[in-house]
Amino acid sequence: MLTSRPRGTEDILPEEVGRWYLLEATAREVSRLYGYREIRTPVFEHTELFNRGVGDTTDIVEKEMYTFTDRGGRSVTLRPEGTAPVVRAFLEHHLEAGGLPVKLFYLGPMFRYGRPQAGRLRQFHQFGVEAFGSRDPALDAEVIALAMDFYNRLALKDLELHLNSVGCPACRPRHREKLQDYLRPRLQELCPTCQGRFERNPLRIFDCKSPVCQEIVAGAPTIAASLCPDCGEHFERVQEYLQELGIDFILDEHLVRGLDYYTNTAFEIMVKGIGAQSSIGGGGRYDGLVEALGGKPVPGIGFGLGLERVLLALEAQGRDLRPDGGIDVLVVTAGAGVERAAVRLLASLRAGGLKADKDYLGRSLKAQMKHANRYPAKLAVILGEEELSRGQVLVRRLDTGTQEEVPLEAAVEYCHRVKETCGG
RNA sequence: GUGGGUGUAGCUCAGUUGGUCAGAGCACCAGGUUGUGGCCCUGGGGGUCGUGGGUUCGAGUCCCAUCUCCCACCCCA
Repeated sequence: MLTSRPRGTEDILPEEVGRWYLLEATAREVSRLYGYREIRTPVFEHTELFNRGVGDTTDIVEKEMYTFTDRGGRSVTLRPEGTAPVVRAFLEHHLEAGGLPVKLFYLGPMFRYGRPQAGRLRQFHQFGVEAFGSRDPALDAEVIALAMDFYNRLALKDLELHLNSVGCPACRPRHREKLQDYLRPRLQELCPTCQGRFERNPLRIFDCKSPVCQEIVAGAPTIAASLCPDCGEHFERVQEYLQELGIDFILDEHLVRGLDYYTNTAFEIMVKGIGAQSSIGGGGRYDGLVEALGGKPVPGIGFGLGLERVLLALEAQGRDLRPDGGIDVLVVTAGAGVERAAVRLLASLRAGGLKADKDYLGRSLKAQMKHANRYPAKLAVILGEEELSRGQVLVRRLDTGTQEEVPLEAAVEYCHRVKETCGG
């Protein structure tokens, strides 16, 4: 249909746009407080960037990308996430030249093809940060703190921060082998899905809801036990810093990042009450990514969080984020020959910093008043022929219904004063 | 990609076993108050009943297909 939007997309209507201002303003404010600077990258990139940067074997690349061939025959893709493009820009513009670390944040739409459901859209919006150039666990803690600070400023409650370390390319394979060795004897008992996971991603078996799989996996070796000394030390210190910052977390063995580029810290923030998709943000360290995309080995860490899901959570928690769509003054005309004065007064009201409007449909006085009430406007300035001939106008309060005659030249100042005493 | 549900005025919905079934409330507009809103009363505009086929003398009501939205799975934000 010509009059319906593409599946999985949303129009953000005037009614709702105020809450987006709030999210975006909060994101920018908190980012700058932590020393992160905004970067805006294109919404589409060469497909190859995501194949390499996100990973050929991920669901994102295998079945969720909006990929098409442009008129020049190049394959381009609507960005499904923000990290790869930021890394690309970091390399393309040699941002390390300004000195490390480089701390960036972004805000914008992402695209993933899939069946929409609660908290899942084809076009959605993310706020994310990326910090390049340091392996310091204090930076891991900072990035996590920044995310939590964002939620807190919005007064989001009942969050769970899940934390894990996925090790490094040196120790992760060891853990995987240990896990497979442990599971192999009982492989046949696992549910069909998990039998498939055994080779591909054994860590995900921890997430299985099947009681049998749960029981089997209960005594499995933990990744903590397999971390190499460096990774173990790093993980310990991240936890120490988080405690230092007063940030509660839950150690979660099940938290995984699929790719080799991802190292050490992995975290995810969950909230209940927004449907089956309870993750409202996540991130981690990717010390191998910059190199994988053709740069020198520069470590990095970041997060991405879904703004629609944050909004869902805020609504589920009863936060009223509806913006005020009202105005201060509606200029109302009564009688003939006052239109020019009305246009002039409207301009002065606006010039004087008052939110003001007038009727443009030639409506009756009564209809204009009704309009003022519905807008809603705090005040109605009524221009009547008779009063105007004496240089006067009527200023009516919509809340109390009282009105007063004031000189035209004093109207702006008068409205300014009176509107402050109106409710709201 | 897989599965279940859904689709009637701008919005929320009613519509019995296929035969005045095209309706209600809210919203909108006008009038009641020839220069004044919020309450009330009266009247009015507005719908190819998601779309396309089919069954039937006749379908919003039955069948098929398709699309949408919702929910869940996979996975993720």
